[in-house]
Amino acid sequence: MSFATIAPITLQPLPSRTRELAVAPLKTVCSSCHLRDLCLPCGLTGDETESLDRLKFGRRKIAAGQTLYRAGARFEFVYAVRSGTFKSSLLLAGGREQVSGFHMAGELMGLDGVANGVHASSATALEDTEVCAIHYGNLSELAAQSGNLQMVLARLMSREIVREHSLMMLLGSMNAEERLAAFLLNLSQRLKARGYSPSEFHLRMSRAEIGSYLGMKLETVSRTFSAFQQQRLLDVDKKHVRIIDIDGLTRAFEARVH
Amino acid sequence: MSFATIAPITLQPLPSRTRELAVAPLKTVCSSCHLRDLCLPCGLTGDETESLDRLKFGRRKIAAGQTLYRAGARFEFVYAVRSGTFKSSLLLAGGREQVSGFHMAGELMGLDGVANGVHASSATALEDTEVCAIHYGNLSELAAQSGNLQMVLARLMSREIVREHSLMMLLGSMNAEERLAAFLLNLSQRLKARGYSPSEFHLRMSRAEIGSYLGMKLETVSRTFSAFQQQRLLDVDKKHVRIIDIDGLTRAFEARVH
DNA sequence: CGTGGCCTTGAAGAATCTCAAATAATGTGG
DNA sequence: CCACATTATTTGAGATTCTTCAAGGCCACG
Repeated sequence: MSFATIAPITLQPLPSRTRELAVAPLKTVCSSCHLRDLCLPCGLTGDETESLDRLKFGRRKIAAGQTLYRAGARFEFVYAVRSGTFKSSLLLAGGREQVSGFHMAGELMGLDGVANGVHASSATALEDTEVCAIHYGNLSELAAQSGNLQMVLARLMSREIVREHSLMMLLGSMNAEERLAAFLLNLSQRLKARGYSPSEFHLRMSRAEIGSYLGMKLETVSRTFSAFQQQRLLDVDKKHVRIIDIDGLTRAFEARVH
Repeated sequence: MSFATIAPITLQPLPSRTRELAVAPLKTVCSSCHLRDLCLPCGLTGDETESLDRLKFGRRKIAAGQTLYRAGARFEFVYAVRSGTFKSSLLLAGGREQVSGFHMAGELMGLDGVANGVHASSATALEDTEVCAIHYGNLSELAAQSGNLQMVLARLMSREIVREHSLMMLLGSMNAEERLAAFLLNLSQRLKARGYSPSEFHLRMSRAEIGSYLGMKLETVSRTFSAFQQQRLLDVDKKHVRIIDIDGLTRAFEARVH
């Protein structure tokens, strides 16, 4: 849904080798991207953003259910989501998976691979998606020349750390209702930042995936949705959610009081 | 305990302004630090490590129970633990705290402040400690000149992300015994890497702090310790732990099978 | 129109939490 | 140096939350 593609795309599984022929209007560049304020260029000056354009990102489409990269694979690219939704997950002993995050347009994936040169998690498309593949080596080379880009990169990584902090807090100290409320409010916020309705949306992930992410069983997720519906906080119908009482939901989330 | 101080130390609450007078043998430099293989210089060449020496770290002692920085305070320094143990924590609504990590010699604290220029968590000394205060602005300036240092920094941040990934996995999918086993094994490993006994050590943190970190109540931590003792996996006496059967403990941790 | 996947709901069971009390360890002030 | 206050830990018993197991409904798809 909402494939705001700017131009026809050719599949480019690896870094683009297309030398710019003529005035190719199809190139993927940051400076004219509609996501530039959410994505990598956020906080850069116009000039610096244009320097990003030199990186010539490869663009890839990933169909629903396909994986973009797997844990253990060599780390070479970070990926910026152009459209659609991804989940990140780790594989646990026993074949089960632990979902560690959901990613939407403008968000960067794969930074956990920098640590060891190997992806620490897998990324799977939850719907048909499109990403920019950014060669990390080239990116950090460019960063070495631009102090500002270096800073932006450092901030993005740090933000990831902070994000996980709050998730830990969630997992470490909240009950089922608080967890689901926090999840929905976070989703709502991010959708709003992208110009979508913050109060009515489609969940791209299954109950089991939400449960894995929030540290609860899928049945508990389902029951908690039903409970919220009975409390008239929201309407749920399968994957369709409409938040009726955002303040009430916020209170449910803040029920961290004694 | 084990304050392996190399030289007398003067308290330096803020970045050192001491110009090197004569051949001051007291300066804190990375190149001759006994922690250099665990800490920031890990992975750098000798030359690069010496370039770190130019940063002239301030050195600070923090007494047990004192905080090094608080969540919300302006972010200016990252800190390398020289000796002793810290906890990082977030303050939750209702005045309770969520412990998000424990840090020992050679580990870097404060990188979560890069995201917003403000510390996202607080750091509190669990015993008398000593740290190097590293001015982040200077550090990243230096990194801009040395591609390798830039890489090391990026790796350190990424490692933090990976660390939190596995903590999420722990919180999201393990029961009390698995959590405590994972915690003890991790501690054991880190102590070993620092030349201490991996099988016998003093816990620097309280049951409540362990519980907060692992997402369980202090009574459950205590009961789980007792359970391990009954299973003859370890001996516990208050804060003193002796691991008897590390394989058994590892199995308890891997009990993630169906 | 049948099949499989996903979701919901119920009921029983298990794990963890809460409350409570006893003990041990630690620090304080006289 | 002792009596007392305070804090940390352990353990028990009952309450609560969440999970497990099971069954049934809905929907998309072939």
